Amino acid sequence: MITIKDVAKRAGVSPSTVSRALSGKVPVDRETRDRVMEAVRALKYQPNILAKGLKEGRTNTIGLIIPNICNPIFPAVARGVEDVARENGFTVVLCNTDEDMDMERNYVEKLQNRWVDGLIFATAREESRHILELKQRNFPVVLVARHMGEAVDAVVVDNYKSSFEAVRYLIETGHKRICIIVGDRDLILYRERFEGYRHALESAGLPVYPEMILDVSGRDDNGYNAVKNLLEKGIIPDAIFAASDPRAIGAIRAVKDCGLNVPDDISIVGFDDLDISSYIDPPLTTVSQPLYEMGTQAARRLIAMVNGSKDEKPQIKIMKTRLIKRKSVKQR
Amino acid sequence: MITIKDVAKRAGVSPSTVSRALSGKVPVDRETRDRVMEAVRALKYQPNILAKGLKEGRTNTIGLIIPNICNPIFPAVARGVEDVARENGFTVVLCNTDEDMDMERNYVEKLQNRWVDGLIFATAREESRHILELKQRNFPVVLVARHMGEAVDAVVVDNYKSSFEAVRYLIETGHKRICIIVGDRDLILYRERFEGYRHALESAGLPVYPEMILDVSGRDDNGYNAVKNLLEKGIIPDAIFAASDPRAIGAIRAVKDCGLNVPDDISIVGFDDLDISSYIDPPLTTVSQPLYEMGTQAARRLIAMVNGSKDEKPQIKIMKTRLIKRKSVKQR
DNA sequence: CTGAAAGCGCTTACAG
DNA sequence: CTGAAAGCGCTTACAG
Repeated sequence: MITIKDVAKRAGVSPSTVSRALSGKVPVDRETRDRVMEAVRALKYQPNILAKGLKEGRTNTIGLIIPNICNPIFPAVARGVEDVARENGFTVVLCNTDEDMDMERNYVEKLQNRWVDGLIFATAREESRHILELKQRNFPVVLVARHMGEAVDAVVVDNYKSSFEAVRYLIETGHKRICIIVGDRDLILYRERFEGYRHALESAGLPVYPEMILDVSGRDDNGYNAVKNLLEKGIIPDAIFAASDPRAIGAIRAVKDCGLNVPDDISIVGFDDLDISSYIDPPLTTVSQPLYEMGTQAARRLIAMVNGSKDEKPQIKIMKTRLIKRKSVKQR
Repeated sequence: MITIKDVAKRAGVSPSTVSRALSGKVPVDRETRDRVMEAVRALKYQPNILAKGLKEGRTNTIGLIIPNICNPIFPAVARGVEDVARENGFTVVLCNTDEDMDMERNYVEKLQNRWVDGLIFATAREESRHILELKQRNFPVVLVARHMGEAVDAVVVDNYKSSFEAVRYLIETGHKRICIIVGDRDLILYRERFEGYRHALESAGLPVYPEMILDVSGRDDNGYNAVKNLLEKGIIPDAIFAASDPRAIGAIRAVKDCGLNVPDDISIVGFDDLDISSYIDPPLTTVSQPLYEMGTQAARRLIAMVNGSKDEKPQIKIMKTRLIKRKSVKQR
């Protein structure tokens, strides 16, 4: 391995001078610098990042903690994070936790020691005390897609409002028996989406049928079975609001497998606007989340924190959603 | 930050002893070790990985270089890599290159210096000279999903055979005018899938219609437009073999948008077997690739190389594919 | 502007 | 079994 000493020898200067010439932050004689640069090129010198990090106390690395990269909302977020990380000379370490708190804590313990300058969590829960602790210790942290109140920086969407509007659209188009497929209501995110649904119905004077609240999470999280069971019991809604696009896609499949038509018999609205959602049949009406931008914003914020402004007060950035009207909803 | 010195002081021993007690590789008096462990717990000591890495010359980190995590085949691969990395005490750095060679080279230069103990590439091309250089320098490298011949370890599927069999199935079910949507034929992978298609037709005495070879790659890579154009020109195949599931999904949409039916008018076979592929309409007949296992195998191999066995000769591991028959193909 | 020295936090021969 | 010392490859006050 080529070290700074090799470069120094070849350029006929001391290692200190090489270091300074490379850093660019300190005046170095122009001719000396040229000699150094020449040696760097000739030797293909690459500074050892570990040594640098050890000395400087930073690594230009951030950690991204997500439940599971196979959940199709996360690739876009991850891509957004990585793009701005790269632009700023950072690299990103990827960690899947499957929502397992112990695994997450292990990761955090491991990464947080000089390994990583800051952490982005897409896994926040109300019981995530370790995130609060990190924050208290002044370790740079930002949340994405989920928030923990005012205590820690986050980039999210307005889940309540988005689903309120989606369900209101269903009501405006004449639907009266509206089913919801919702995710783990231990997550604020899904509670908010549920509340948006409930208040939209209530404010229109429509009933909330308990049997039409389909809680679907974990392994079997795409709503297919839940909807199939509902339909087979003879409970037929005229619309389904799915709290995620995969659940909407599962619901469409279930409706069709029961011999019914989307949207003629049952309208369906999703939440996410994944790439495929416009290609399925019927093209899905859904709430579009700016996932990529959520990733870029979170990374930008985190890098700003790493680069100094640690003690500003936390900001909750609320990104805009949009209801994309396609063909899975019928005017009744 | 708590260092090894703090632990040493509290336990009343030297830093060397703390290091040895923690490593477990060297005999340490039982009572001394207990005192050390006690101090470690009390202080919540976490060794500084940078210092450790600097001294030991390894970081227990691997880099995963992929074209784009938003391409739906890569999340499963990445997940496989990360799962076995974690089991073995490694973390993974994620790099998206968009198939851009310069970006890839930048990443490699940056990571390869002590940053990372080995690299998994899902981006290999024939012109990827930097990968060969890495290999020559004895730097641990393994390829996944694409290979570069016998020179470097790889975990792949038999693309030729898989698509030969898929197309033969189409022929056996009575199809005669079979279109292909293929990807960038600068990639061996797609060339092999194309050859499988061509030889299946030829060996059945069926013509290969040049206008039915749809090359689709880059931005607009889902086949929708290509198929739509073909159909609008009045060229109507009785089957389409798509060299990836996203292309199959785009093709289905295009066929439907032209007022035709899948599979009654046109049968469609894909390649990948993504999660959604069984939920779309019609459920897609497709070649299933074990993406997750390809990730785990690649990581296992790489970690073995990092842990010593660097100079064994390269292995090309060929994973099994399977044609999953669903409803997008009709017996004619 | 430049060099010698100290130090970041570890590990590991070297003695004992 | 244990401690003191050297060293991994950098950066940065401290002198000059």
